[in-house]
Amino acid sequence: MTRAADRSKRPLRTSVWLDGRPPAGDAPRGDAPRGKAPEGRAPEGRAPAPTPGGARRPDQPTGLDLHRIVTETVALLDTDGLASFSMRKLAGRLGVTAMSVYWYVDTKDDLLELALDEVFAELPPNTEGEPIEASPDWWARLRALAHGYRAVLVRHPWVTTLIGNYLNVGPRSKAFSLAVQRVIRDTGLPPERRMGAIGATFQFVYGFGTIEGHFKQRCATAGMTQDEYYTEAIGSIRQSPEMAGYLESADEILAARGEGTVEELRERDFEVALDILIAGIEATTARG
Amino acid sequence: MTRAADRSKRPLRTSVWLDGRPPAGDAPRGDAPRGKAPEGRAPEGRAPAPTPGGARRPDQPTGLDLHRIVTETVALLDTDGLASFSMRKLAGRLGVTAMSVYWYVDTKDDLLELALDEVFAELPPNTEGEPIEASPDWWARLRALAHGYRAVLVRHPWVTTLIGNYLNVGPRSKAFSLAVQRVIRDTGLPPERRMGAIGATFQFVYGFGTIEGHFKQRCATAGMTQDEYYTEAIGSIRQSPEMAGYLESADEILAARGEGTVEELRERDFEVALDILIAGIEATTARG
DNA sequence: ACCTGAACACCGTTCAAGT
DNA sequence: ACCTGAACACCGTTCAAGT
Repeated sequence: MTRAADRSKRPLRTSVWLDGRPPAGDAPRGDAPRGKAPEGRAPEGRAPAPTPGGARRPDQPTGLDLHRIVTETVALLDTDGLASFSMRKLAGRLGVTAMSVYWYVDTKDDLLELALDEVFAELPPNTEGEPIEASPDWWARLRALAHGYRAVLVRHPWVTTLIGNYLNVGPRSKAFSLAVQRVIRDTGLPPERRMGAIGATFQFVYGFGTIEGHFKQRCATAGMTQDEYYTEAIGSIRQSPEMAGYLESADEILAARGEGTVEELRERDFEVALDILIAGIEATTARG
Repeated sequence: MTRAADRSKRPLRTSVWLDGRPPAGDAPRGDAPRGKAPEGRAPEGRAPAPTPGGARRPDQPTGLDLHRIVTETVALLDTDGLASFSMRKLAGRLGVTAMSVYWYVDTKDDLLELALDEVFAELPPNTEGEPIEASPDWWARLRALAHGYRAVLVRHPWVTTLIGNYLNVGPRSKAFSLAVQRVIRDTGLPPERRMGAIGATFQFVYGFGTIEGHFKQRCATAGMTQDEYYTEAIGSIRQSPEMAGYLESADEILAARGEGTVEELRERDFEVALDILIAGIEATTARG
């Protein structure tokens, strides 16, 4: 019998988080290996209170841990990608049977959702020592949040794929959302336009980070630098007859972007886009 | 022996399109069932010229077709989603064995890439009777392109997932890219800022369409309307103790958006975002 | 409370064989 | 030229059982 409380009576599960799961100790330290919360449905079915106080029991055979599982999941996703991630592979890395993991997690999807939120801890509002709230200029804070978000997406290319599938509402992604809402409020935009502004800015970053992250990963698995891959790809396109006329138009833009590595060019494009967004918010605020 | 020309000598395959595949007759009509091109590598290995002229041979046992395969793939992806799509299921729908499909297609990934480009035919520059080029105002055309792109992403939620994984360069997505480049050129932005502007606009639409499409799909599989699902989800969040303070801040924005269904609200947000982007492009142009 | 092993119902893809 | 069937090496997950 697994811990899978009552999977049958769960017709509409939108997220691990909306089903009574505790925020995993609020910090990803190696605390109590407590598995999942009793689903908060019927307190009568509760077990004898597992390890009161939440202290780590040292006499455990495998030393398995929700936190250890999530951490290893993130590591595996980073190196091998989402497509090749499997419960069996993960279990192998953890030195246990595939089914051991299922004691701590209901499904693979739930585990991925946990990994997703874990990674949001790297974002500006959560990182220590960087009080971006300190800056009085909203545009400086907006830029900081955008750069932080982008960095996460690029570091973990699987994140964008997952965000689309689980509309994430874990504790850490929540913190980020709140920081975003505060910045947008400080722009002076009237409330009815704030949602649109949030979308324009962070959906852009999401899209940008998606392309960038997947490109980076592709280069890595091909064993090439980004510049090598880029020139190789351009070469391929140039040889294919159907693609004539495409580069003809694109070349103009590419040439105008001037000197620099692929990464430098992309950096500039990102800044330009942020300039446009900030200018647009300013213009729309003044107008309203 | 399958048609898989020389899969072993293909270490860096970025795309079906960059490997000599013909544009499938340029239009997805039921033309010659020709499978894949001979990979354009060594013309000596060519078969006796398959059905000269490209006319459809009526004596075929199953009537299988690259076009029929791609069309059915799109249909299946639309109804069941990317996660549950399988070659075996597809074959079943087509009334053939799983392996029959592999005569026309090298891998599942290649097939998905073909489906991806197929769907770009629904976009403005390809659709007939809508000469968006006619409008002299760049912002009107930009809005049209943005709306068209968004519509595709919402109609086919699997598209955003795939675009991230295969940086798509099929003939139809190429047509869309060209239309985008033309609009941005007409904004009067200096060339070195155009790439940033393209990103700001269409990465935003990509992100927006991703969330919207997946949300719609989620509602559909749950058998609820978008409004039902929305209020249900809000209710779940409100009950969870960790989420207090989240809605507190979000409520302000939600309330300010005023009356309307979820879809109407989203529509307004999208327009506001486009307003911001267009205003930003204008401001940046004037400034430069 | 935590972990295992065997089993089920799936995958994508290869290969040899049919017509 | 086109299609099949069996087989291989995988999946996620259930279930009954161990300690």
